[in-house]
Amino acid sequence: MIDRRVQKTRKILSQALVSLILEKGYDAITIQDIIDRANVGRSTFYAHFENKDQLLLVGNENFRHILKSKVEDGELTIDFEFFFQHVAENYDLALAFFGKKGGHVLIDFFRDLIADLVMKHYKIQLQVSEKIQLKMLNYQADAIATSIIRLLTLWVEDQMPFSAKEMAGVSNKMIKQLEAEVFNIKVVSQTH
Amino acid sequence: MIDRRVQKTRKILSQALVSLILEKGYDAITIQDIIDRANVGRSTFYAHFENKDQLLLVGNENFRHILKSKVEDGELTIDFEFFFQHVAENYDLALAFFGKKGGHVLIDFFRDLIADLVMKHYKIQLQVSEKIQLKMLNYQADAIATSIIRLLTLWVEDQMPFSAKEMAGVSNKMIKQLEAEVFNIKVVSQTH
DNA sequence: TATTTTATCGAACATAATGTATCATAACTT
DNA sequence: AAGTTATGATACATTATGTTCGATAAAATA
Repeated sequence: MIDRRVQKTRKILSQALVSLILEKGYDAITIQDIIDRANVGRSTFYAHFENKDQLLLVGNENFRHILKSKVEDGELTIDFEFFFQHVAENYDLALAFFGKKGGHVLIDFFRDLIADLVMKHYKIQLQVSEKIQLKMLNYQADAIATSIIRLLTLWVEDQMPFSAKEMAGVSNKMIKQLEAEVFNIKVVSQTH
Repeated sequence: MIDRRVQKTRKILSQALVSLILEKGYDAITIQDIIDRANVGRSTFYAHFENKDQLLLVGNENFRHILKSKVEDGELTIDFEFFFQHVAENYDLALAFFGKKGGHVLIDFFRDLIADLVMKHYKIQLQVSEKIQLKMLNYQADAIATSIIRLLTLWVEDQMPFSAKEMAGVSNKMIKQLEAEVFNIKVVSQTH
């Protein structure tokens, strides 16, 4: 059981960071800003976290893990609907983490996560054809993951004018298109 | 005619910044680091630049403008070959600007530039059908521009194992694929 | 409830970066 | 050769950093 004081301190520090991100942007925030806002002693901060990044990561572990599970659940099909849905349900947090004023910690985390998933998805089919440029495919998987996170950023920054389903649809299309290109499958020919 | 001392100061400050980026990463660099490395007085720095970002932007205006012209020359077809070629010919600079240790100034600049070009490219065809979700198309253009810059980052970070032509090919394909998709939407809306 | 454990605060500290200002000097232009 | 100006050196007040310490309040435990 974690000491109630500890829970309280960590929570208020996390909240202070989030509110500060929305105000002045992650990069401009100092430790001093955070402990002033949270009304917490300087030594107390360092008793819990080493720096800003760690506070953002550990302090919002819950949100991060849940969001991670949303995208990992649909591993086989890589369906991002639950992912975007959960973002929409936590708008303030998402804005702080993925918006333009947010830091790069969570963006990098999810970019790498999605890139891995996309690669895993492709690799199932790679066993068949071996002539693929694996390194270039890695680049492309990473690039697509990056563009999906970028879509997310634009979406939350723009107050989410589309549904989570629409956003997931666009994301899935990107992955499918690369898939079609790599494996020489003509998606268009299927609709004809 | 610009004073020779001014030219010398600006050049050495720019070089100091680039070398520092490769060593410790853009974000960790202080003004103090720069003037120490350049052996330039503190007041001299501020006589020329307001901050790090401005030094990076103005100090390497030449490289930026040339690189910009490379991608703008091929406006009609959006051919990135010259773009990646020029990057390859300035490897150290590119690594400092687009590598993982680099800042976000130039990355943001070229992302926006490419996104605009892509949109301009699409808009030619958009005149025909007006039912297109223009906002979503903007998102996608931005996302694709982001992924192309990400490809660039991975490429330079990986010591450029592919030719500029190959990189341009992949970039162009991404744009073409979205183009095909948009065209697809047009067809569907017409048949309904 | 009484006792022990521990998280927090407040204060102090040395170090470092910031942005500004002044002035003598060296380097440049004309 | 004379006038102009960019630079370096120095100083300054302000702010942030990361660490340490003891007193105190709040928690867990018996």
